[in-house]
Amino acid sequence: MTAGPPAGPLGVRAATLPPVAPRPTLRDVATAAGVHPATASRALNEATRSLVRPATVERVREVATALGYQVNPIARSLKTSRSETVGVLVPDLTNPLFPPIVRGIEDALGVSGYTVLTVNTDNDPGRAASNFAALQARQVDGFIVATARLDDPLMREAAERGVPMVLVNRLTEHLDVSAVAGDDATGIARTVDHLVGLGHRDIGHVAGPLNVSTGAVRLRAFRTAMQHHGLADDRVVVAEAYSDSAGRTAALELLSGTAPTAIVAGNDLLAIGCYDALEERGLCCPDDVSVVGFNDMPFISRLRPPLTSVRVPQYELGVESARLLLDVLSGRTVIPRVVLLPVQLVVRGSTAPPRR
Amino acid sequence: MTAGPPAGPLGVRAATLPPVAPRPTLRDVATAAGVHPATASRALNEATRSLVRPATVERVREVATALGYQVNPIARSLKTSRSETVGVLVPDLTNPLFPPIVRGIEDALGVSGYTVLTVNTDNDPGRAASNFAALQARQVDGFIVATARLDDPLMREAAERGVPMVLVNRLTEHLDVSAVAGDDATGIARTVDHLVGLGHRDIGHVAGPLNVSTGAVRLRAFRTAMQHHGLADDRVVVAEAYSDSAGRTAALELLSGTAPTAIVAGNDLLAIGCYDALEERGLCCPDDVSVVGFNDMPFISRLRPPLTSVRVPQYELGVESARLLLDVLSGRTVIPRVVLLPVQLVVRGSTAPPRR
DNA sequence: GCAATCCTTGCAAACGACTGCATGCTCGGG
DNA sequence: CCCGAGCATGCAGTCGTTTGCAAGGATTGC
Repeated sequence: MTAGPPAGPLGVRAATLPPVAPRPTLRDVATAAGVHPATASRALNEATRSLVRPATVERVREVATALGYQVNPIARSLKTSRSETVGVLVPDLTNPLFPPIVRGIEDALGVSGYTVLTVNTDNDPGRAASNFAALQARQVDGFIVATARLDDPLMREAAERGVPMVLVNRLTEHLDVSAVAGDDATGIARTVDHLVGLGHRDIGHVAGPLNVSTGAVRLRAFRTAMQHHGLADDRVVVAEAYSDSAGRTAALELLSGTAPTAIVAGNDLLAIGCYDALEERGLCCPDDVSVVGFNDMPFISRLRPPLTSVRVPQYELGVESARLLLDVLSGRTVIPRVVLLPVQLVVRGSTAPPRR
Repeated sequence: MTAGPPAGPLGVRAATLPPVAPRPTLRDVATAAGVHPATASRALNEATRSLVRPATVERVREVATALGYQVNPIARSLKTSRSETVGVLVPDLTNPLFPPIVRGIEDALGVSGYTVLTVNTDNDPGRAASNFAALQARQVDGFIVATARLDDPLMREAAERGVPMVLVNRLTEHLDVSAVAGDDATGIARTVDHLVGLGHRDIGHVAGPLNVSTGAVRLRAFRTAMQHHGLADDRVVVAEAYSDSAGRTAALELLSGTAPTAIVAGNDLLAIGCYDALEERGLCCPDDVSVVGFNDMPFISRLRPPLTSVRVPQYELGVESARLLLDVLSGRTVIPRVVLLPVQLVVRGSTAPPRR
């Protein structure tokens, strides 16, 4: 398809050096409008427009649109050392949790004229560091970080150096920056309530990695909730990573010996791993073992069986983090704040009363 | 968490104006090395290094690393009018098809030092145009476009102006640019073969939008394959969009009257919509109606029932498109080429012999 | 009618790196 | 011993904008 002959009007390939009219510059606009470039700059610039006589502003703007002038962001950045760009660090864009967050960020920052540079760290601190440096070299105005570890030297140092940044989804200890996350503790508490309400007493937890806040917070919340119900809180296995395969491994360990009647998974991917492990052990969900996930990823309701999960407003997480960053960038916010967005337990087919 | 007291060593908030050491500049390196900035530039630049005496090169580079010098890409871009950045246009990042493609692009371009700017168009030509312009203003060196329509004035004009670009996933007619896509026609042919082999004769098609190549090509391939088997090729409904809800609507229309025994969906999201429609009609997949998807999106095998689908190597699509763009940017490629990556039918539980 | 003031605009110096040209040096051949 | 070639380096302008400073004109108040 379309690999046909050249499409140029003269039958000549237009590819190599087309007579591309060079983009008009501020100087062009200025001379065309009969003013000095400085005046044109001020006229075109929202903040300095008031310094120029309205009639002149009008003339300059007309000429600018007539010529199709667009400011050269590169030149502007060089001068102002701001780039109207923010960097976003995510572990892995192909993890279904993150696309909605990133879209929220892009949408919210886009209306303010910011562009987003997203990079994947694959949970590798080294890659995170080099990506971080690369983005800084590109003069990004700030960061939204979804890769923070509980104790994260990179983030800590950056925060201390005053780099504008906001954490999203994952929090960090002892760090004086704004952050947005779901209310994990409440989500887990509701989950345990739900399972106990169904009659479960023997509940296990496949925890996420404890070096990130989601893993640690959810584990702590699990223990607290179980204790609150007077139940044993030690049926816990920590998964190596937030992946289905790590979830499977952890769940297999949890299922050795007598299986719990319900498993609270650290997130949806781990829950999928639990499904795999149950199947391998010849157990059926929810008849033998109930499973609950976390995050309510897109399409997770389509699983077999449909996964009960804690809905985290991922898009809104992104939007809110963008707002917080804009606050920081505008210099308005002095006091960092941590925003926990409400979550909601969505009950589906993967939880049922225990048979025993 | 972490909203505690200021963390500065003196108990003073370090947020506002930290003693941030200004990033060293080329001039700093030059003076520290006792050479002219021009020499330092040449020493640090791969292409011009040969112009400088090796000993000087060595000295400059040592000083540079000692000072932690990093070139300022903004300044470089201003001078060279290249940005080492490429723009990627996708319809919607939260469509699970695209994250793997984008990651492939980022990974492949990253090793060549390029940064990726991804924007979402939501299938809106207006947004596509404005995003395209914005990216051009940011001096991106080229584009990878996953949003192309079959007849796309924006892309056509850009191509004629010689803007370096590559299409991915979706192709365009009469356009003289390189492109990468899955081998849709073969995938559909294998799908129909599979269904016919199971004994199906009455097969319907929920086609994707016909203004994009995937919809049109797959529809044409469906008709061809059906004719090839001597079967009726007119059980076709075109969906409004590639979404589960549009798939549901289209499938409901297809199911009015006597239902076909199998449905070939234009992609996996449409297949999910078919599941919904079947459920609404009280029909069971695969017992009453078999369903086949396309793309083999992540986690699609986890559906209920597991979806038979045509696996498209999404990540590799991204990687290959990045390679093609690098070729164009390096000036090597003169002749555009269309690369069709092989696809593979993955048979799962959503297809079975017809009961009738 | 004049000085003080304000408003509008122009001038020129940046921002940081690249690059064509010029210069100074070393070296070799005649 | 001198000249030309060639190599290594320096000089200075440039990319397109922004912005502090200053100048000129118009306006105001007395």
